[in-house]
Amino acid sequence: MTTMTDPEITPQDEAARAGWLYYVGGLTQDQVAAELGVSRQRAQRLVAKAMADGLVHVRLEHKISACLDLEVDLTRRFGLKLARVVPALPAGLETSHATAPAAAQVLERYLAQPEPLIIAFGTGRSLSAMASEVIRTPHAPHRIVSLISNIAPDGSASFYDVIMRMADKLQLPHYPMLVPVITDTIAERALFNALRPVQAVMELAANADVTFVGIGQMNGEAPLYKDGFITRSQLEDLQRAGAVGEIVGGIFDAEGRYIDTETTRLIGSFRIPAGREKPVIAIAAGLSKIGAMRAALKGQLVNGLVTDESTARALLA
Amino acid sequence: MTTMTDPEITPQDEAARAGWLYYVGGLTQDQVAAELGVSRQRAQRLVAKAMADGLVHVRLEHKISACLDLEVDLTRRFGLKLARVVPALPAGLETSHATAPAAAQVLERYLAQPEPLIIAFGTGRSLSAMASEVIRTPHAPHRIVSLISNIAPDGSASFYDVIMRMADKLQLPHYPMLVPVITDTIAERALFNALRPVQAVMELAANADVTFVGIGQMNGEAPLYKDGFITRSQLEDLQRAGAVGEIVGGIFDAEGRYIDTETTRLIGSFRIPAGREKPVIAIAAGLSKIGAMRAALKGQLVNGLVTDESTARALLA
DNA sequence: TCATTGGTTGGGCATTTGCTCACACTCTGG
DNA sequence: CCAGAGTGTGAGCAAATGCCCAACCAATGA
Repeated sequence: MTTMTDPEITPQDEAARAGWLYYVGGLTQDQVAAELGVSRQRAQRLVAKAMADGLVHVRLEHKISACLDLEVDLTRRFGLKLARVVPALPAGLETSHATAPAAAQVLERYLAQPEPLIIAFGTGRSLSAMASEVIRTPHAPHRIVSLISNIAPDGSASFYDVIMRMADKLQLPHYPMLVPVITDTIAERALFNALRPVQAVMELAANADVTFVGIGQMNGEAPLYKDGFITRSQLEDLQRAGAVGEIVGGIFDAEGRYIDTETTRLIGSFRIPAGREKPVIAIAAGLSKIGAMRAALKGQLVNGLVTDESTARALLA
Repeated sequence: MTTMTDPEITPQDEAARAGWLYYVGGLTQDQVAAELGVSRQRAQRLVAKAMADGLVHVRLEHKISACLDLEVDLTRRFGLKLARVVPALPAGLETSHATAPAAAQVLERYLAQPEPLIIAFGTGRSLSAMASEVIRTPHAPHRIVSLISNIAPDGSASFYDVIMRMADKLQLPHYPMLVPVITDTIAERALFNALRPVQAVMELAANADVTFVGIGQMNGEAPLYKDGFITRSQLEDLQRAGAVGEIVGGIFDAEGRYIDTETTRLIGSFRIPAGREKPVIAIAAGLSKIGAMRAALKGQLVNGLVTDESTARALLA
């Protein structure tokens, strides 16, 4: 109807409006087009853009009883404070896609709290997907801190810049980890650790009220290796030392005990202590991660878990 | 794949799973059908059921700048603590449908708070729609209290049993208002008011940390009249006394001052005091309500508003 | 036992939607 | 001023979806 060419309307505005009419209003794309005074194709493109830009968030209210049962079982078996199990998507699909909305919901519960919290994040696909799903919360009083940087030894940044996207979305003060994931020498690492801002970040991380991390496997698919943070020989060195998994660069064996090798001493992230009192929530799913996840749970490196149905079953088997 | 006839799976479970695969997983209905081992038609029915049962919740992240501007304007003009404006749906559609998701989001922010709150609710279409949209929050420590009952003089209950649905959904202790909306005589009303449980509910209502209400107009479309709570002659009596609107049965004039007539003295609800410090959030939209809404804002009967774009514009005009 | 009824299932069809392709328009550099 | 690259637009079509209808099944009552 109103087809005045306001100077203020951004493309996102249009997309959001189209998405609103379509998803919330339940109009057909023809009707949306008529309402906005554009062609049907354009309406369809706007709706698609709204979805692609992550403006549209879909959540399910109902907990499927099978998943609920698994949550209870996981909580008991591993002494967790929190377990969320989502239905599995058919094999082949990106698993992080499935856990992300549930993880976002967990995070939002913390974000909604009125007292200021320190919220710590790792990196990785799962966390990145969670960041996309979080709905923006206005003026929350929290601070967010990164437990690991995303800078590879060659200086390039991996895609999963969780903390920046989170900070951008939530408008919160944020403290990135300045130490590179891995340095060349122990001396260099020590140099970084001596920096004031680094110490401040470590201090914040140690006092985080809640921590969200992914869990990385240490087989050939290891994210640390795949994303170019460690070399193949370093990976093999770690595997020989019994590494089965990794949480923000802290590498542990099948019992969930951190291991210590030449390579681990070069890794510059905050090491989450085992058996923490404050919530440490892992977001992880996928059969290839089972070993790493079971070890992390056994070693009490995490006390909360967001995963999917098939992974939960495998963990309990 | 797994077509075992588990005894535990309810129809809702199936619907939820289908909805999950479809909406979150982004599968086509054919794929959902294959995954669940049912026919495509059944899959389509399950997905539709998931939607119809309100299992699927869609929210938009982006605030359309036009709406944001209106929020700011409303806040300034009427001294509000909170204003939320959603894009308008084309004329003719149920307006409460549009405001509901936004209102639910506001409510969820309170529900997520860890300290126990007293949350008070009115009734009506808008609140009822909000209740449908709220996503279940596990073991929150709050109590919810009703400000007005939904029992008509003939003993029948109106559909909008907000507090019961809310309590059911959120598993919270709830305190329904026992006094009928309107009694036959002042003596009868006094009798009700003397009851211990009624006094307890009034006490809770007075101490509510946050209050959600609808706003009713007092023209021929008045909800109080339409839903059979007051007779035509009572409506006319009120109109003669200058009534333009109503909040949980508290009837006010164009300046937002509560009015006092034979009829109002029979109404048995909690009267929200003007200029309350704690948030009192109205959820209302629609051109027919403009007069009532403007009056309520003028009289500071509410200090928060969730409405839609066209209503907001009309209010500011 | 059998007919009736209420509800569920799958087939078929009209509508809606996603996508590709060719074209137009604009912006930039020669 | 023109050529070329890149972005955006509308037409058309195949796939996906929603919906109606006839058939089927289970339960009830005569």
